Amino acid sequence: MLSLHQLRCFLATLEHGSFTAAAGALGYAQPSISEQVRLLEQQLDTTLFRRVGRGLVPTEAARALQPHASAALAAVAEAGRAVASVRELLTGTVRFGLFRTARFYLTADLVADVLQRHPGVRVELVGQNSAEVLEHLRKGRLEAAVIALPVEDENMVVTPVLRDELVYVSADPARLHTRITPADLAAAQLVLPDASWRETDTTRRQLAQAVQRTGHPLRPRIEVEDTETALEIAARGLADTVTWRGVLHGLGDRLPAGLGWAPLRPAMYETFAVVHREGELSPASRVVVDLVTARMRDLDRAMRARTA
Amino acid sequence: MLSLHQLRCFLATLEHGSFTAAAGALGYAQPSISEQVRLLEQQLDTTLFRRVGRGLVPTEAARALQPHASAALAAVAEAGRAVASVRELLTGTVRFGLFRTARFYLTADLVADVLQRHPGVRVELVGQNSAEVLEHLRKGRLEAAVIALPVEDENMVVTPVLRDELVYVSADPARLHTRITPADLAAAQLVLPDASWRETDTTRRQLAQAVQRTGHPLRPRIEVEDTETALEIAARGLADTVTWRGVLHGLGDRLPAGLGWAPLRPAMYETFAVVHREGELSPASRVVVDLVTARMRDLDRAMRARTA
DNA sequence: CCTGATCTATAGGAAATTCCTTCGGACAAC
DNA sequence: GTTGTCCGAAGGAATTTCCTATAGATCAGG
Repeated sequence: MLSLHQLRCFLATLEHGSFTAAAGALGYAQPSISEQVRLLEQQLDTTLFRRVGRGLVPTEAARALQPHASAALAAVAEAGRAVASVRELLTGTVRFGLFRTARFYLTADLVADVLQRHPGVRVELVGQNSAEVLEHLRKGRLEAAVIALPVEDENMVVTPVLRDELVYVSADPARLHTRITPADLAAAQLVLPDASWRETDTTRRQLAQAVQRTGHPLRPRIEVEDTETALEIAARGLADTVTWRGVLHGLGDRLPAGLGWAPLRPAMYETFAVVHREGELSPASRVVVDLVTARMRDLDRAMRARTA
Repeated sequence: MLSLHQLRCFLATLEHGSFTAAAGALGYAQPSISEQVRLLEQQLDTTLFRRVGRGLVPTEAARALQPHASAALAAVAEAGRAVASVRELLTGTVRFGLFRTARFYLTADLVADVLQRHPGVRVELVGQNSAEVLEHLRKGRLEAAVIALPVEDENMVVTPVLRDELVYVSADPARLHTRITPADLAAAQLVLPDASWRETDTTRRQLAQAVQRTGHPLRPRIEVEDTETALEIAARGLADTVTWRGVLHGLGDRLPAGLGWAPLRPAMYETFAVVHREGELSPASRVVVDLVTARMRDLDRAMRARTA
């Protein structure tokens, strides 16, 4: 089968006009070049050089071959460069998984950071829900992600980065004076997000567990998909909701007016962790993992400081 | 050093999604493919597939590599074709189709030309009749031909090269004084060639059509296969015939003695064209097509000049 | 919770290829 | 002639390729 090496030898011979010169240029012995060209001729079933006297004269076939041989070598060189540029994070796409509400914690800033450090790369941040993202990790469609614990998988490296506290959110200040107990939750009119993921969502399961101990089921009056909608409904006084302190923190002044919050007692926490498969991480993922870890830990410290 | 074989294995793996499937497609054992890809990864200093579970997931680097790998393989394939086409011109066989009477226009000279320019090639000139040759073209048994129009086929490239005029030929000078009308043809005692092809032959159909408008059928008294026989019979005074001026011109002094000719009125023309399938023509065919086109056009000019 | 099917990775060895050194023959310049 | 230079052939060492066999991991289904 035609090989690149044969083409290289051929081109060097064509360029330098003799096997000996080509061998010198490529750093081989003359018979090696001679043999490679002979093999090429044999495989192409043609004569590339007429051996005239002690010199070589390229044939018509050699002239026809030359541009394509060059093109092949150029393509291979280009292939090497393309791969190198991905390796050096000059180009390519970085995919990273996030739980849905992660955008309240870091999304925009994270993207800005990555783009600034690696101007050529594309960024894809995917994920609807921690459970779904974990599934993507298992299937290899994602290399790394930040999701809510627990992660019950031996093959995953789990690095907790932020603990957040669940709080009760209401437009009615009267309901925020006391510390909210599971019994209060059971009695309250609630709007909860993550409608499609209620079976697997860790927060929802934690809540349900706590409420169930009071002897009542967790039956939210309203279910919506995303947290912002739930907060808007709460702001209108139609129902109360629960969310993470970090979400309120992240929303800042974008938090619908009139809402207040109170802690739950006993307190309920969710821990978020950077998760990836065991083994080598690609440089691109490494970069994002490090950035996310640093940012989330900063956030964690900031929120703990505010609590104290 | 990067090798084509590695790129082939890589592309097959990417396409089929597993080493096993790629091995099946390329006809190797699975460990061989696995090893080649591993070598490629080692040489590119990157990971091309994440080994997740029992499957493979291509990395960003693999996506970056793919188009260049394809380009390299394509260039090599193209190199092979380029050399092959040169080789064809040096040692190959040229098959070219001709209508039967083409030999009066160019056959011997054409062969001489081709052989002189391309001493290594074999030449085959085939064809009994334009209709038959066209069928060969359609079936792909011939690459190119020169035949009589019309050619009703969308996929053929048609280049008219010569227009010839049908003339009346007789050994009796008395019958050549006037211009011959279709009524004269209907009344005449005729010998016509192309006996086997009378149903499809374009000349025969043109003649039949013209005569039929006089209200009589075209019923030649004698039918033979080839034009020269028809002319010999005409020379003996047994019947008159019709033929192309180009045939008389091409025969020169080999025209049987005693024959004269007169134009038909209205004149009847036949146009000959170089015809080939759309798309690339092999270099060998290209050579013949160019030669035939040039020669026929020269002849066309010569004959028109003589008329004027 | 097994079991069978399926895939990758590894090991070991046979076969082919690559590449070297050495030498012989052809040719051109002096 | 003689000499220098180049191609080609031969033989052998080193490397690469590619196979079979097998172990290890994973997943689907009973």
